[in-house]
Amino acid sequence: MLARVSSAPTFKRLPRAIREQQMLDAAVRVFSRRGFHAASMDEIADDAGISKPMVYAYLGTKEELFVACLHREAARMMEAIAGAAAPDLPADQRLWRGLRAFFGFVGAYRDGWAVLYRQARGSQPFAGELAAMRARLVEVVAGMLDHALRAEGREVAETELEVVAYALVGASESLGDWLADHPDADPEKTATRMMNAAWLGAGQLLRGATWRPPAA
Amino acid sequence: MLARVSSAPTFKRLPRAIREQQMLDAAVRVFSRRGFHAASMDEIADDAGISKPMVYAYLGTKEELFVACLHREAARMMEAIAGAAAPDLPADQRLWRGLRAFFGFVGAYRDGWAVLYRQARGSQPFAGELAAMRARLVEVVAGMLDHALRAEGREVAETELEVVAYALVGASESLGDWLADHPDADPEKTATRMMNAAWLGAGQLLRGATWRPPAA
DNA sequence: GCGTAACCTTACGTACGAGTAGGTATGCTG
DNA sequence: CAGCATACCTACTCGTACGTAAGGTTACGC
Repeated sequence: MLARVSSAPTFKRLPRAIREQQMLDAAVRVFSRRGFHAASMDEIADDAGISKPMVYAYLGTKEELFVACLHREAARMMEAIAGAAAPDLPADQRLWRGLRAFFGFVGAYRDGWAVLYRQARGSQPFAGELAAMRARLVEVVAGMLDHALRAEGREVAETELEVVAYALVGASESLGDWLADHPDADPEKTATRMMNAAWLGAGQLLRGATWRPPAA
Repeated sequence: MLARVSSAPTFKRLPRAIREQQMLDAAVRVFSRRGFHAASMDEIADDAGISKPMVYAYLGTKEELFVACLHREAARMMEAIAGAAAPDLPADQRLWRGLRAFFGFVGAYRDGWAVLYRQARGSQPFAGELAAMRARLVEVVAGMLDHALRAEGREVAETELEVVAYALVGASESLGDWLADHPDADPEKTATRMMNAAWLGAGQLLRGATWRPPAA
């Protein structure tokens, strides 16, 4: 029986590499609009125009599939940022280009990035992956700041540097979330605003200005 | 039969109001260590030292229970912050006290706050609740900044103010996450660092200093 | 001292979704 | 054009956990 009755164009067979990408695309879409748990493998398969066992054959279990999504998106993002912020530029330019690339990425892959990212924070199995990725980012930013300060002849304790870098990355992530939630907002403008706050604030801070808590 | 054999103290019957609080306590614990979906109503009931139908009778379905948790924690947090940042203090004091209260709260209710908060971002049903709560916070912070600037005779467009406020709130949330992940970190110190970045950076920014993107 | 209401229980129905078994078609290599 | 590996399918098993039915027990008013 096996209804091959459909008048629809009997879908072509595709090589594994391509189908895998299609599946990942579908998985990102579904994970992002449903959340990890509410997403069903059936829906993902359906969305990819394929049947469920294929997904299992190529990408493995649901968790493995999610991790694969995470890795692909993370790699894309890191590539975009690293590619934009060439190390031979002056520091403010590097930070600016990096931020612009970051927000550009978030703007382009709105549902992709934002929700994957949001999802990954909650559930134990993926928190580690995310933490590693964030650590790499923090390191890069801290390197930028350090470079800039050395050029001015200043030096700052590593811990302090890292906290500031962490704050910058955190603020950017938050504005990334904000951007993903406001489809009509402009990534470029958002990047400019972030750059303002970052450069002015962190700049002052690392240059030695401090605010001290009152005695009370 | 109905094994009332346990040598444990036959648990006293308690009035509804108290049991509800115990259930909420348990729910927060379990949600925070398992995540919304992986948490089972059975485990929550067990953790509360009560049986499942009681939970349904008092707090309703799983989603309703989670929302109840969210509301209680949010209310506690807003109260802590608002109570600390009395409106008759000078602006920097208000911001400082607010931040200190915020990080103090996060530090005290580590698993409570952080994971509830992280959970709520992912799943559709709760995103709205969280957005509303954050909006209130942003409004408060924007009010503080506005107040401070008016005192100096300056005035800033409302949109701009809101974005800065959003960035501050976002950065604080991120550092809150960080704090929740580092059990040996000091809330007070974290608050000081945040205050430094916020006051110096935002202060400059709102006072008219700007960084402009290069032509290229 | 007794009923009524609120508290609390064990034990189930049921649905949904992860993962699999086993079989069919199609392109490539000789 | 044989045959083999790879792409692909339908249809199932089975565990898990939400939500509920129906009944037992303690406190409190009269």
